[in-house]
Amino acid sequence: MSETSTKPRRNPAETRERLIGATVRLMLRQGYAATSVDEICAEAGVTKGSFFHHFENKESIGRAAVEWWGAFGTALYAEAWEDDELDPLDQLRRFFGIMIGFTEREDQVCTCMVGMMSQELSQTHPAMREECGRQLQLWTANCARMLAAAKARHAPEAGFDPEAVAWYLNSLWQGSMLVGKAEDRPGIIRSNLRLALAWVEGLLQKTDSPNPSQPS
Amino acid sequence: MSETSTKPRRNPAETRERLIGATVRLMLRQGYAATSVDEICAEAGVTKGSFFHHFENKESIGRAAVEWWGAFGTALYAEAWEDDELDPLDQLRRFFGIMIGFTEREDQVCTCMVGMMSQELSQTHPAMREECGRQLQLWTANCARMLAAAKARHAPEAGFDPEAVAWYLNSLWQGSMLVGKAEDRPGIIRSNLRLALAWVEGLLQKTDSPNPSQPS
DNA sequence: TCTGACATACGAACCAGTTGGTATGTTAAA
DNA sequence: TTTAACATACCAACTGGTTCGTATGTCAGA
Repeated sequence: MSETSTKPRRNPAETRERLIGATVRLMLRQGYAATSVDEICAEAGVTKGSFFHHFENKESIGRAAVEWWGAFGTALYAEAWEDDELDPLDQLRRFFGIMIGFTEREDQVCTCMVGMMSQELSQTHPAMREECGRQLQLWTANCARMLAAAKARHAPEAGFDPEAVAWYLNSLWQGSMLVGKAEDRPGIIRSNLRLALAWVEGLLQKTDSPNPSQPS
Repeated sequence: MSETSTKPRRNPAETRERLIGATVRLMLRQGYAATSVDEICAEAGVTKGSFFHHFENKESIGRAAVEWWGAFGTALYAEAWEDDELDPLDQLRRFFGIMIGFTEREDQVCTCMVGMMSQELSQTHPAMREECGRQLQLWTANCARMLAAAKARHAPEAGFDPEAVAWYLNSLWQGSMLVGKAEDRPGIIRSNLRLALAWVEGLLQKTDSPNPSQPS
């Protein structure tokens, strides 16, 4: 009879993923409130009944989409620190390189699901705020780990707090994407990232060597 | 008959302002899409007919609200540079002081209308994106002016570009408010601002004086 | 009497979410 | 191996409520 191997008509895992993918794509562009469940279903090629079978409500798929984005990001960034033999300062340089690479994708606006949902929903959807907060903490923890290691290796006497610097960099990254989008000038993001990397490198310069700021 | 001096039943200017005020309050909390015209009217104590008499549509009052916020902000920041006798570096210190003060208001979430509308609408409402872009440019121009003056006075040889640094600071400020909100930790914003000010002061240190970084 | 400011009423479109049903897959007894 | 009972995955149609926007009316002041 008809083959059953390639395209099983039922595939809950795939349906779920398709719904999440559609949600990410749409909300990344329009935000949460402006994205309707009908629209998500149409984009995913799934009916509304099916939608409410997989997700309790709109907020629930919103949370799943933020989680998905977090995992996607972590996988992307992991390349920076996966080689644990690498000098942590070079890991940080890779980290910045990954972010710059993210701004350079063709025909893709440089924006972040976590940043968008945080901005729009922090004050009205506590569960969403918490999920976004968690994802930002993850980024910060990874960044702080590299900063602490780099500090231990290169400038143990330096006075900066790795976690505070990590939050600073996270804020700069989020704000840069926001401003880059509003100005339609992704170059601003890259310029900001370069300034920040230079600053971090400055923080990590050995304190006993009276090195002037930077070579122009 | 009834007196007409104190409370004229009709006052288009005041009605307009009430509508804009209500819009700012509501959208600052809920964002654009989640704020309905009915809600705005209720908050302002104005009927819907009146609303559509004063504003063509929802987007139009959104733009007006962003403009209002821009003027409000500029008035707030102006205190930093209004004394043009003051050392521009001290003007910058005041500038940061104003931002820190903004985070310290009681029972008020530290957030920005321009940042919220930029994040939510940049990719779908071109007119709104442009208005937000304009407001961000204003902030940046004011900031860059102070930076350029401070550079001319304190470190004319320094290699930084005042405008690039101003965009950097604008991005950091926007991102800090975003992260501070998502983490419900306004302290992060203040920490970021302090780090940024120290960095700016570092940039402005005379290149010939071998001054060590900071007194811890 | 004429105009600009405001009010009332309403409609077409759209929203999130529900319902009752069907197709498909699984399990286990006959 | 067949079959019958059951569970899961999915679907079309629908509901009650809300949305922005409009059409029409009223009223005060110039």
